[in-house]
Amino acid sequence: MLSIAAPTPAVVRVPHTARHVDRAVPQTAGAHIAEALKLLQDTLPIQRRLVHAGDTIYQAGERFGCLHVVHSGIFKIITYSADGREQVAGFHFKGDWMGFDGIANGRYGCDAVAMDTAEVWSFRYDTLLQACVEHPELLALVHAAMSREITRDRDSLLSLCTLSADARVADFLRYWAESLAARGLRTDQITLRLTRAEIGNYLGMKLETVSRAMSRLAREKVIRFAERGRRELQIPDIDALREFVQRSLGAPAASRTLQ
Amino acid sequence: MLSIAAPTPAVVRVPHTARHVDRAVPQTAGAHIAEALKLLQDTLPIQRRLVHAGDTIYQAGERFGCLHVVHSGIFKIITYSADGREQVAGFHFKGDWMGFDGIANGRYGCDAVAMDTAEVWSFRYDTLLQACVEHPELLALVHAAMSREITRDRDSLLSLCTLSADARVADFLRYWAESLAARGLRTDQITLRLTRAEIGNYLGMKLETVSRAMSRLAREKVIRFAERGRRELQIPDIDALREFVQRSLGAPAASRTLQ
DNA sequence: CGATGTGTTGACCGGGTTCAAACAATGTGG
DNA sequence: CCACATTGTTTGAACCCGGTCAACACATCG
Repeated sequence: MLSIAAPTPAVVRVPHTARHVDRAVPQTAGAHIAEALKLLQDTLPIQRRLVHAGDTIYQAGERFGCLHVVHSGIFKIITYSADGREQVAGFHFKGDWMGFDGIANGRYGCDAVAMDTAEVWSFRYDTLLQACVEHPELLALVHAAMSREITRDRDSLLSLCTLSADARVADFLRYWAESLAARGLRTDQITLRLTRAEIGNYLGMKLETVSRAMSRLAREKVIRFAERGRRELQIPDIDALREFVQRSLGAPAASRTLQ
Repeated sequence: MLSIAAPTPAVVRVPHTARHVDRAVPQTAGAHIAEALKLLQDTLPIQRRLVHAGDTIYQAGERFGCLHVVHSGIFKIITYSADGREQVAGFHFKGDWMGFDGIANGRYGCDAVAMDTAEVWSFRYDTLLQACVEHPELLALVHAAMSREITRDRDSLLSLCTLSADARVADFLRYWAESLAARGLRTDQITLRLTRAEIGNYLGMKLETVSRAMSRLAREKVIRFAERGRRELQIPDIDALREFVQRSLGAPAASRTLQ
């Protein structure tokens, strides 16, 4: 993995359970992303950058000028309140854009931090805009990326506001696995490069609660811990996660719906 | 103004400690917005629409084709999970755009509902893109709006994950008042066109908790209920709300920070 | 080896939910 | 005009999920 030169593994990884074929990832998982990256490569002067776990692509308050696209690896986004509270606000996988928040007021509003060795493609925003004049597909790409980010943020909110702690963790793992699957990466054996504290921060709960939730998920065989360490885990069936969320919606502190 | 290189001054994000004089809204509150609306008017064929409280501008699942800009009134955005949970995901005031979430996959992902009599300007997305070729300022406008929406969503997340129920309500009222102030509307006497249940849904708590929180805020004289009804209230000093949030950060179930 | 960072688990506590009752505002029809 | 229903708000009391505090189990690394 992490072979930076060789882009898509060209893998045609068919989803695990044949059941959910329709909702599943297309056979050509990651094809769109590969295309998008190619388009960028062909129309823009790109600055490629290799980074390691913990490296920062940009920081909150820094002058905005560039947008960034993940070529490999995973990044986390961290925002801060005026009084210094910090918040893991999201994750960006291959093909995702970073830095949109800087457009409005000329400064980035958050940190973007690599979670493992990764490659990021950067280019000036104004250069991008110029290129968009000649390549409308490029503009479509940008808008789709922003649109998806908005939608994703709302899904986050929904999960946060309507799910119990256990369900939230399950839903997070589902999201994570699906993000990987959509890019043609394996999901049956994943390594979270996050501490429990970070997961908890993102999900609005304490690390102990995350730990307990994951233990419970493992007990119910919705996930399984790999041999070595509790950081890497297996997700035999993504639908099992979905069902767990659904199940925990019925019984408990349930419906925070209107009426 | 609105040039790509020199973005908006942005009212927000000034050091916390500063007394609210300098963070206050410019005398020309709403000037940017007025300019933006004018630009739209001058460069696009716009369909103006008058709507009443409860009217829907677009619905989740509906085919995407138009973007919308609030000209007057306030709109709420409601998203749904696959299993039908509904979630108030945000509010849009004068000058705010709506419908970005539809760009990525060709269908709106949420409902946009008027909260009172309002006017909304709508236009086709493809028409907008064409106009952007000749009027780059227009494109800058669009991007700034999307950028702000992303930033705002993250602020929401931050508030949700790190604040107690009381502080969350206070922070919500601060946000609401500032949104009005930034558009030159009065903030000392505002009418929430939301039920407690809706506020609670947005903030991830039950209506009873919202009610109790507001009672407490009134008891501490951070807000005051107007004579008639508990729906309209006065906010004598926005900074008092900020201070309340700060205060409740110290004592209680406080820091959900990392480490 | 100890040191440090991370994860797990238990016991206790408290903030927020749940359930319930009463009240306020508004509207409807006789 | 009042009786009455409806919808929204407030407040109390009991309960419980998730936070807090603490002890321990493992890693990895010097």
